[in-house]
Amino acid sequence: MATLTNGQVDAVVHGGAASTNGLVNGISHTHSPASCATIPMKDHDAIKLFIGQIPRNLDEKDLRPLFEEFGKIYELTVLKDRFTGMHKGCAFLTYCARESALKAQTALHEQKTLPGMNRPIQVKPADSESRGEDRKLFVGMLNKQQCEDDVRRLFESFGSIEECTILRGPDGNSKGCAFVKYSTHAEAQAAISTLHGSQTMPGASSSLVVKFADTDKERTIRRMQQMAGQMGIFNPMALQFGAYGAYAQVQQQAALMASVGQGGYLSPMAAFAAAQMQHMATINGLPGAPMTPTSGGSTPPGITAPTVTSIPSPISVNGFTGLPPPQANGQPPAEAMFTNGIHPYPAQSPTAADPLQQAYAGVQQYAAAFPAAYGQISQAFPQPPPIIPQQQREGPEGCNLFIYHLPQEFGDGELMQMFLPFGNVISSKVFVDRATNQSKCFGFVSFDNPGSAQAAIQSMNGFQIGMKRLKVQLKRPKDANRPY
DNA sequence: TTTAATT
Repeated sequence: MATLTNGQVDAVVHGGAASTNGLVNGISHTHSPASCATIPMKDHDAIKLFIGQIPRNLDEKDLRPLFEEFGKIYELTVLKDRFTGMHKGCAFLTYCARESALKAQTALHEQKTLPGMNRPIQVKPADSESRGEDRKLFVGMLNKQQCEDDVRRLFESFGSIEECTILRGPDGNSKGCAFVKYSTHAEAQAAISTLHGSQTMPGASSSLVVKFADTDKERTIRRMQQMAGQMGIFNPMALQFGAYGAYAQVQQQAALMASVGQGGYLSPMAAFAAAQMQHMATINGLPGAPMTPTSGGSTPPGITAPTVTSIPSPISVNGFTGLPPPQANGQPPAEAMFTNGIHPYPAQSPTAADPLQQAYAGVQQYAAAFPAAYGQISQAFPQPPPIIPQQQREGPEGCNLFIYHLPQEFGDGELMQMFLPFGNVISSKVFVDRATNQSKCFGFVSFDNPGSAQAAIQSMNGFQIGMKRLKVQLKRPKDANRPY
């Protein structure tokens, strides 16, 4: 790099080598051939801009012309997923001149929409420039009719508002909440003190919420919880198949979600799934071992490599065990989608793995719901019970369960899977709204003996799936609520 | 009722 000549610079420019663009650009505007500077020039107070809402098919060389008209570009980098290389739909842009950044922001921010995007381009100082999170508020319990200006009016007396955004769904309807960013932390704090809980908007179910917005970390945990909700189905079920079954199922789920979800989710999800697998593998490797919520807290679950080696599995859980994965050891094709998320981490030093660690935060919360179920299940059913479809029928008194707060996507089959570990399920039924065909999120499960029913209540009542907890209790006898 | 995205 330090020895680039003008000729090489030209070649690179025309070749469009993205990774060197910034440097090349800085150099190419240095009009002193003899001392062709190796250090690109930019203002000492240059502003790094964040560019959002970029179509994913545009790379640096496509973007450059768009931004060059406001000044010389010092650096332009499209953000990519660090493992998949996937375009994240945003970029960082630094102009040589501070003034160029301001001009670009004024001219472009929210001013036009790039082809294929449904929101206008974002051009504003990157978070790293201002560290805005301690002055950004989340405002909840707004009336869905309130617009940005309404919210501004409500908040303007506490300080100068840099940004005010109503959160909207894809249809443009307000979600009843907003972000408000002040120029200082003190202003934000003042708004909280005065406004939080101060009034109830017409139509809102409780009083106005004004608090600091979630940090990145909190957002990650929130996502993990949502993911756990989506994937909730695999956990109890996976126990029947051992680690390999769980692994296979995680893969299915992950592949499914990746195929329908947004690209950016792939990596954390794979990490989450992998972390889940490690967790599962550890538990399966230690049947009956005490598993307390805190045991997963101080040490990342599943990094206890030796236990996993005992799992009889055709694919083993090679990429997941925490054992040093042999370099280039011919991973089975089925594992392909995980390799991105797993292999970059040196398994010997799990502490270095940030996305995994973040995933653990979610896993730990999720796992906290498991100890009872795991202990009981693994002891009660060392052998997987056969899955035999049964006709709808009710069991004897004391064998029938009522289950509430099921995930929306659970059907009869998933319900049965979830309770099979506790005994012989003779029927499972999720109630469905006959107008919409949507689950009503409750159902019934019948066992052939009261012991299984009690075991299921013990383990599954209060079982957390996503943000909800299952309610599992004995079904009320038919005549219980009919006194006559 | 926590954003689409911040190396």
